[in-house]
Amino acid sequence: MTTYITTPIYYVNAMPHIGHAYTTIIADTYARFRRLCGDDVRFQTGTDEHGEKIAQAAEKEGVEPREYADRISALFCQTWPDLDIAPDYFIRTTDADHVKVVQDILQKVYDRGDIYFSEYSGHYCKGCERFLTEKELKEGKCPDHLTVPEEISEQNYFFRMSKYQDWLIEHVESNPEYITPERYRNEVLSFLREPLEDLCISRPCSRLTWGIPLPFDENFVTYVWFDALINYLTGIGYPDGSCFDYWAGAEHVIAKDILKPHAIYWPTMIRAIGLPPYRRLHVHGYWNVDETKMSKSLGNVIRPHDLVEEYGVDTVRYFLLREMSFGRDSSFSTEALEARRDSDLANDVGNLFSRALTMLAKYADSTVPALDKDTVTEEDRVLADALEKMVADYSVAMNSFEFHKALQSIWEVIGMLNRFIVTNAPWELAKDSDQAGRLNTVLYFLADSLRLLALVLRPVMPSAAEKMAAALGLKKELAAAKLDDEGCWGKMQAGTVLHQGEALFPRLGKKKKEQPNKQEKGQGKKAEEQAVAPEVDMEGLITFEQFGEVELRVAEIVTAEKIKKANKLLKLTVKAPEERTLVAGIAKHYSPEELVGKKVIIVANLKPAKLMGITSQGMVLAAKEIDADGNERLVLSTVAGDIAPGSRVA
RNA sequence: GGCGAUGUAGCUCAGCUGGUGAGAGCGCACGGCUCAUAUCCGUGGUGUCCGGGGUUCAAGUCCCUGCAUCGCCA
Repeated sequence: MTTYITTPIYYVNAMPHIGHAYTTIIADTYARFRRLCGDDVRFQTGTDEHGEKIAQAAEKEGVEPREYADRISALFCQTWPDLDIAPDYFIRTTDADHVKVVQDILQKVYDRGDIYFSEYSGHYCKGCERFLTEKELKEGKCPDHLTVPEEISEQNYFFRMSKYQDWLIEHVESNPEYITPERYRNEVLSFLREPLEDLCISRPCSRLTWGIPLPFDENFVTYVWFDALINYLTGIGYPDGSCFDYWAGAEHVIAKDILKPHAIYWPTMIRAIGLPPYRRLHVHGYWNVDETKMSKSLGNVIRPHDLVEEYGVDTVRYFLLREMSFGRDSSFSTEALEARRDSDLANDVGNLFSRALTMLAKYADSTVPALDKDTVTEEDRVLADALEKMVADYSVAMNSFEFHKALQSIWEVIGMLNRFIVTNAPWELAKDSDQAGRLNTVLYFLADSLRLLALVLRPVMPSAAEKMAAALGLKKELAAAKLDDEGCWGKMQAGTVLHQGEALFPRLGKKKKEQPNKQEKGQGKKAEEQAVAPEVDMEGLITFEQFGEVELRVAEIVTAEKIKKANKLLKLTVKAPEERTLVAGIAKHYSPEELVGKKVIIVANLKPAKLMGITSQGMVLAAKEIDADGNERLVLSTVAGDIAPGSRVA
């Protein structure tokens, strides 16, 4: 069988965050799983790079859109290896072959009469890049951007989507697996109960130039979906490339926000192009961060790179796959991640490998002993059956994108194995030479069980699984293994030489030391609130808008020098990202030398003020503490990770 | 406003077509082991299964209704 698994192409208006990482890890894990099953697999991801927002962002930075897109696209491309994600192909909508395929398809659909020209008028919101309906407006304004939309009347090209509605309803209804999980399938069907409108697929060049020109009208570029969705075809060489056979096995992974384009626009487009529908669409939910929606303005965006650096790639992959039940929203928190890492990874599976391998070293000279058939008990057979059942359950769950269930069934046998060790107490058997046969049997069971764990964990945690395989002396064997051949009990060869290495998931044990700090911080916060209280209104709270008026940015200190005749002041030049001069009252607490290169947080929209004859364009933030003796101490605010100067803090 | 989802132990959640005393993991308490990464194993408690009606010999599981949260549509 062939499988073609894709992620959406990510819009280059934002840096990779945990949501992107999750989608892509899902796809990667599924790709590895299907390979483990012996499939011929192709896995594709990429970036979506056209559109007004990109043109605007580029203009703001004074670069060409292409240059801007290159930079952000590269960020995505470079993020994936950190996460052990290995796509076969990374597509960009600015690729020359993609542009050509989009144009060929537009022409083809146009020639068939499924694209027509029409005029309409409406309320256009620049922020949304679309027309809003009357009912969407709140007090005449866009509810998202709080701006009054422009009245625009324009002519555009439309795709005759409505023509394929009946076909689509029939297809979704007769293929229960076409859209999963079921809740999203229901959502699509309920949407399809109303008549579909045709899809506007163009923008006049007067309004948007950063796009693919329509082949049949040079005054227009194509807009969003006819550009973006077609990536799934371009990437495998539509229409006649050698890889195009993969289309038969196409499966898309998306987050719920782009359900409609993928479940409704895309199938009708595919139909209009004359291709068979994709095989399945898998829809997942959102990661909330500490109980709230992740958003740039809240500043709670989680960067995959930071997570990997802190916790390691295997822990991150395991956590994301285990914690979210596919299709539903989940909460991300470092507490939850650390809990999983400690209990599931370090304690359960890490320690299991450690203790089992140690016993194999001590009692069998690190060589897998032969099983002594006469000593096999009923309980052993129960264990072997449980292992094989686990492989079966795992396969079913992985195939239906229920990764959390697949992992649950693996961890059930991990529990059984830890109990198996206790009940059989090899350290006791080792004391009695009459029990040598039984000891070998127990050790063989352990070795073979570990082999199966290394096998099924490979799609989820490729790096850890490779370490497991190496420890079991099966690095080559397991890398090539297929679930059908090796996914049953008893395939471990007696005589295999083991190499116990470092702990798979070492405990860090740092947490306890950090606790007191947290408390101190909490107390500090309270003191701060009290200090601020008299200056604000009765409730002591400001609105989000009020806060938004303060523009905080990250600034990198380029130079620092003392100001003569001022014992508290330093003159700083910073990059934020433009160069600014600041005067900061921190001379008693920081020497100029130690400041250079530091990234601090500044108020960027403060009215300039002259201090000692120098104009300060902003203000550096620092925390102040006064001890019992009345001594003052200042500590500069900085950022917890590396980030470009000029980044907005919000 | 229409449609739908969810509401089960402190937390995260399983519980399919109604049927043995309502479950798992984590956390908590106590006990045990020593092969192991202060790891592992055992024992234990708590739940008005959102509220209220109803169907049934029997309902967390079906029906009606109310509340709460969320999503889609308008």
